[in-house]
Amino acid sequence: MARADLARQTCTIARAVSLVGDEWTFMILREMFLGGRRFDDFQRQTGASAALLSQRLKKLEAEGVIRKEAYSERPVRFEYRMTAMGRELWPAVITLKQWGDKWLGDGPAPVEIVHKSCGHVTEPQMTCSECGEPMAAHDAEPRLSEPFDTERQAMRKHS
Amino acid sequence: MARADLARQTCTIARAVSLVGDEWTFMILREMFLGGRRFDDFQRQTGASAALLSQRLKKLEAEGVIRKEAYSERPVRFEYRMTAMGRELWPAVITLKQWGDKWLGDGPAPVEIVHKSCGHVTEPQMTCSECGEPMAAHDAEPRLSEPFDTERQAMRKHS
DNA sequence: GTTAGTCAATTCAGAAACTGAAGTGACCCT
DNA sequence: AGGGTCACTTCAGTTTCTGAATTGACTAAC
Repeated sequence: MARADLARQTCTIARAVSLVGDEWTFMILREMFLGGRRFDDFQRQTGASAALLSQRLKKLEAEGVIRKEAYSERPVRFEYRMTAMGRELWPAVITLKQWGDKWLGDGPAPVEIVHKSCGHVTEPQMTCSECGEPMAAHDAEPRLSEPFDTERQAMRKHS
Repeated sequence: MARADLARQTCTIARAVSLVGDEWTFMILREMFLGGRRFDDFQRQTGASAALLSQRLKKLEAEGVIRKEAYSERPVRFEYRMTAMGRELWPAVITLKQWGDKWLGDGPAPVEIVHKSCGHVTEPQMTCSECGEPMAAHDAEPRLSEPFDTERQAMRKHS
């Protein structure tokens, strides 16, 4: 199966991954959450080649994750901003940051997050929407909802 | 800059991305959180080619994200399990799932998460570790900690 | 008013990564 | 002996990515 076919899967993780789950897209998202808006910012801060960047920005724009806006007429110049859809990728980026800080960092985290409304430096965490407690993998049981359950069972041979 | 160089950046997001931020690695992680353990599971459920899978599993093992364990002698057969490091990628996968469910799904989510300790179907959310309130991009202000701040300013030309 | 610079790209050749199909080796089962 | 399982490996062909050069519409400096 080619990478592009992930977008046509039923699984929404596969679809999300096909759209934003590659190295350079994550780097672009990181840069945008740090305030980057222009092609040049992305090039300098992410290290991606111009051709790659151009292709990814077009894709993200076409799918509604970012929006291209003129910030100057004469000469016409554009910058990229996140849409609501894009902004909601924040947890995905933060989550990778925290994991990276913990397991791949050497020393203090290079970036801290300040929670504007309470004013503190925070370590955002995943909590259960029902009981409010922090959640981790061992607390979670994934359950395939019908009709996906039966569909999947058919694909599995063992167990 | 080549993709491989991301691992050598100061930024821990870049390092995390270089290790787990590609399409097939996410698919493998998804499959593992759904209970998959064997090469064959990964092949069938993710659609990745055997060569790719083999390469990625080796990399994840070498970096400590997963561990290879014999589940049978005669013939010697192996399965893959997550290490503590790997299990902590759960929020990264869940976060993409939620985003995909909301923005890319058509109909109800194919997978639900049950919070074992409280028993409810849950929508895990990001909350502030200091005040406990849910957090989103607009509530967060990233702050480069020293000495990274000055290092970065030097790279930026405008602003 | 020519030259230099900025910004957002595009083009292109060579390099790297991925795909699909076939094959391998250790075993088990009939 | 023949077929099947599982976890891979090999390889040719295709796709994607990289790095460097170039473009075009301007502005700003000499």
